[in-house]
Amino acid sequence: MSEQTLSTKKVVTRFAPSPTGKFHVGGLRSALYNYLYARKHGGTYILRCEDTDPIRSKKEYEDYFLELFKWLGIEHDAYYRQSERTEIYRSYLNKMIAEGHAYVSKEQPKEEGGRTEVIRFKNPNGVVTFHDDVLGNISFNTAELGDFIIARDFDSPLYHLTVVIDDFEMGVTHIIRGQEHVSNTPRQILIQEAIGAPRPTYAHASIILNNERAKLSKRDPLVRPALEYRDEGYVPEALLNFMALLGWNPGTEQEIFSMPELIQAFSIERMQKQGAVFNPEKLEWINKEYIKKMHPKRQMAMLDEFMPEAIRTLPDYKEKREHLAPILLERIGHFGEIKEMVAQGELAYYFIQPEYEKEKLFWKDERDSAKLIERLVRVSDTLSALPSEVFTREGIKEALWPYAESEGRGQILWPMRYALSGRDKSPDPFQLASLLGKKETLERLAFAIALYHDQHE
RNA sequence: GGCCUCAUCGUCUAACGGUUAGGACAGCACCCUUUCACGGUGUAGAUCCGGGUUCGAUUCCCGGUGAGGUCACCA
Repeated sequence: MSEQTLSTKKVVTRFAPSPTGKFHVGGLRSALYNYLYARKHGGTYILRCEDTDPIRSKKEYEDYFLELFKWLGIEHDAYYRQSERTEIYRSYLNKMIAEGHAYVSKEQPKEEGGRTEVIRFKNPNGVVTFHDDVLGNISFNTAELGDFIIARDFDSPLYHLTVVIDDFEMGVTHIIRGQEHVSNTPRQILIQEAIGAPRPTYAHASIILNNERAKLSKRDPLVRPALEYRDEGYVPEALLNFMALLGWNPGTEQEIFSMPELIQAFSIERMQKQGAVFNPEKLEWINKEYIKKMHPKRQMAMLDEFMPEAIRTLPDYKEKREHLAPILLERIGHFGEIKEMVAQGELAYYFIQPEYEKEKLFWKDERDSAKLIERLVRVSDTLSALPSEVFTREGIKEALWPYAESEGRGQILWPMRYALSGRDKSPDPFQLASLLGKKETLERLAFAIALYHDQHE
């Protein structure tokens, strides 16, 4: 039904955050859906700052979501600030009062210095039934709402009023928002009818839930300010991809979408009714997928961006970076993990001679230090003889493999790897050696040999 | 509590009366392998309950139960 009006009417969607706090992931999905829907139908996507509450609204929070959407690449076609539209609301207020849809009401101030007058909506007290494109028909008896307040005074309109006026004035055709707004809808429809505005198409998306299956609230550890995901090294497209799949599915088994693919695939018909738990592990997986598929240049840029100063400024960082990148990229779910790796000492050994207990050089139950030295020396000699052109992962492996095969791989490769990394877990020794370079590799092998040298002099 | 909404593996979900109820994440096992990571293969795991309707219900209807949302001079 709604699809038929689309062909004749240009789609206009909007997302309307209020600048009363750092924008968090919960609201992200609504912005995305509205953006996707507008783009898919060649329509307009409006971003509207709902800053009618002068006490709670802060410029910094407006800047915050502006910066967020810029990072995410969700570009709006128009931007409005409700605080700059007081004139418009006032004229509607006057008109509504003149037509008997609203009235100035004398109030008994509830608190000290409270208001003695507010503007209330004259509720016709009927039943409102509306169609929601995801939930179906919903009916409310609006008599329960009473004559609700729509403005504190002529210069201080409230949410329900401003939303309806703006959506009307801006020609909004589709309202996609979270299900927590379902119960607001009858009020807004009442106001629409009072000012003669057409009813837009509604699509209420499922609630996003936390582990406890409750709506994401400010207190939730999951509800971090959205830009923290940028600061922790998540890929914006991955975050969006993840959010898109929370309460919507394409009907196919595709899970990774580029933005154009998402725009193409998105449809209100496939939005979910039931709540969706925000699952950070799945986000991590999707982000990982994006990291793997990312253009190498961008991988490098992000790597540098998240590399701690202490590492990035080391003299041989630039040369080693090319080797380091693949090792790091297959180990992280988001770039911020590099910091954790540094904290756990999992990066330093690429640059400086690691310290370790010499017993760790032994493979499993081996304890024959003479043999250990003999093997390390043999490895060292072999590598020493290797021309620098073939001091690559493959070249090194080729040079060492026959010996490792004959002596037992663990007997050769474990001590070598340990000598190079000083850690129980690390990339393979060939990769390490090629990354460290011939000189450094030989030095570290010599260092290991020296640890046992005295005993055998 | 009133009103509104929802209900398939632990999680995100597919199925729009007929399927061995499918996929993904997480889990587990195995393989690869000198360790880690990557990768590969495999495995376990769900239709909230009770009534209908129907030859046949995850699917349609009713009733429970459970969960969530919302009830501001916030948005």
